[in-house]
Amino acid sequence: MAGERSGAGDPAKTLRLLWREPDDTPRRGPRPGLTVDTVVDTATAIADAEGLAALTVRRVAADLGVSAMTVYTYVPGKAELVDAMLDAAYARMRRADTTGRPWRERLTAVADENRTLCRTHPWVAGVHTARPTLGPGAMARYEHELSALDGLGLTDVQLDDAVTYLTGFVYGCARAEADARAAATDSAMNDEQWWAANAPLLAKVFDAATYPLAARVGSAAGAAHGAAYDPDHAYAFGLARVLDGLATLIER
Amino acid sequence: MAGERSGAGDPAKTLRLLWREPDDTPRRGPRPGLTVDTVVDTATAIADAEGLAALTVRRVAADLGVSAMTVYTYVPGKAELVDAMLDAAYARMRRADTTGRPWRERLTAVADENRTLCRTHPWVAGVHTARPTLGPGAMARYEHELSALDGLGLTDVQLDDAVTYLTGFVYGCARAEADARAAATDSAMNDEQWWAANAPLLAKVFDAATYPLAARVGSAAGAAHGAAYDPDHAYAFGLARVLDGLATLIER
DNA sequence: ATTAATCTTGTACGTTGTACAGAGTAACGC
DNA sequence: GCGTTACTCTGTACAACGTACAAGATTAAT
Repeated sequence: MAGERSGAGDPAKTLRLLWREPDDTPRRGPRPGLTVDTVVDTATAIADAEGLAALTVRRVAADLGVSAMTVYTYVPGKAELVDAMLDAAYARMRRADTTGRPWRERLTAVADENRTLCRTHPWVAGVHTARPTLGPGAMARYEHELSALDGLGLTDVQLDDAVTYLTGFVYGCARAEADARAAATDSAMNDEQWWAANAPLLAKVFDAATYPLAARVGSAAGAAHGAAYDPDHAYAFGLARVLDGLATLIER
Repeated sequence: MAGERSGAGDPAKTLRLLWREPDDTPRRGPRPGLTVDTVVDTATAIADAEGLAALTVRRVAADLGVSAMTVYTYVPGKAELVDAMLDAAYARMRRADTTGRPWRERLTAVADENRTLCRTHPWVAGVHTARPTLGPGAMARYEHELSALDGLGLTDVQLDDAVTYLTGFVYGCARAEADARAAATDSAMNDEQWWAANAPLLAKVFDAATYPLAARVGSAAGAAHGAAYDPDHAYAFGLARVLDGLATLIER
């Protein structure tokens, strides 16, 4: 199971799980020792602390003090567990009420809220969401994001386009940041150490005359950020561009 | 080995591989039956046809007609193999000469070239490149992309920012598109079938009065694209915004 | 008291990257 | 010509993964 993906489980089971639909059949047998929420919260804590790669069914079970297969009593499979984690995280997002504020401020709030989510739960950016989680958290999030752009004269399709574009940018940044952190953790080398290990070797094969711009700009960017990639800077630069780009659509 | 990551191997070995540095020691022993290039090309063909998840060392070996461990004679490990695949793909990119054309046209060409790469090799968007491949292909690509923005009065740092922003957008789109395709393949359900399976179940739990915008805009967007997500539309909409956003920086 | 549903567990399978030991092969120093 | 040495190639092995399956334990409905 490489690369977690949302919406990958059985639709009926997934929706029942996300909306916590109670089983209407009479409940015989032993009382459940756990709840769906404790399983989801335990899994979230693991992913928060150690990343998606550390999120294994065995590990969740161990943290819950049960055997691995017991997890499957509460959740149909790992795919559905990740869906539930994601929807719960969406549901917990702080959503500022920016009614009446200028649209740039409202969109900045939406972007920042999603960025905060991805920093609180770094694994969120790593889940492939081509098939969205159709739970209450995702619905609340989508509703809120649309409302930030409502009433500006955009068509419904443009509204969806703009929200998709804005959040796509934020999650792209978050993914890059999470990748950088994961690379540093896995290799036990921070960016600086990695570049220090590569620079002398690269100098032997890289000819600055063949790639003059790359040599000049690359070293300028590296010097400016103290690293090859600065997540905060990329977010600030990008968000300004995103808003300017949407301005030509909104203030046409 | 979930989620392939570039730059994850030993720096010295990786750089020797990427730049095809010959071993200077005298070559005793049996003649190699393969070359690094055939290994990289075979691996690329597998990933092209069946995705990154199907790219296993055993599979590469089988396609080459050798045993699994023989692959390690040519490549230090899977991480370095992916680096070599990526750098080779960068090296093969068609790079249009747009000297003298308006900057929007030049940047559109850069975006399209990267999009073409990600459609020719859908696995490219799935590789985490926090640690870039430092091979000749990556250098040529970076040089070319910077040249498209050179001479417009931007600082070196802004040049890097803008290129990072533009390519980040393109790869974000490509990732979303690849995710959608992978989800359809893995679930043996296309988007339409997946929505058809979910819609009636969702209708039971989803209250349109609680999420009025989501209900209205979601169905409008779905109807307009014939699916929940239309990669071509998202790319076209987004690229227009990206260029408009950079315009305020360039034509200040 | 019997039945049936439910929770919980241990075992087992196939798949992954790759460490390791050993067998075969070809060029070098003599 | 002849070891010696470096190299290619192979089979076996390991730990970790998600989870199918069967069996045992527990409790409500009949």
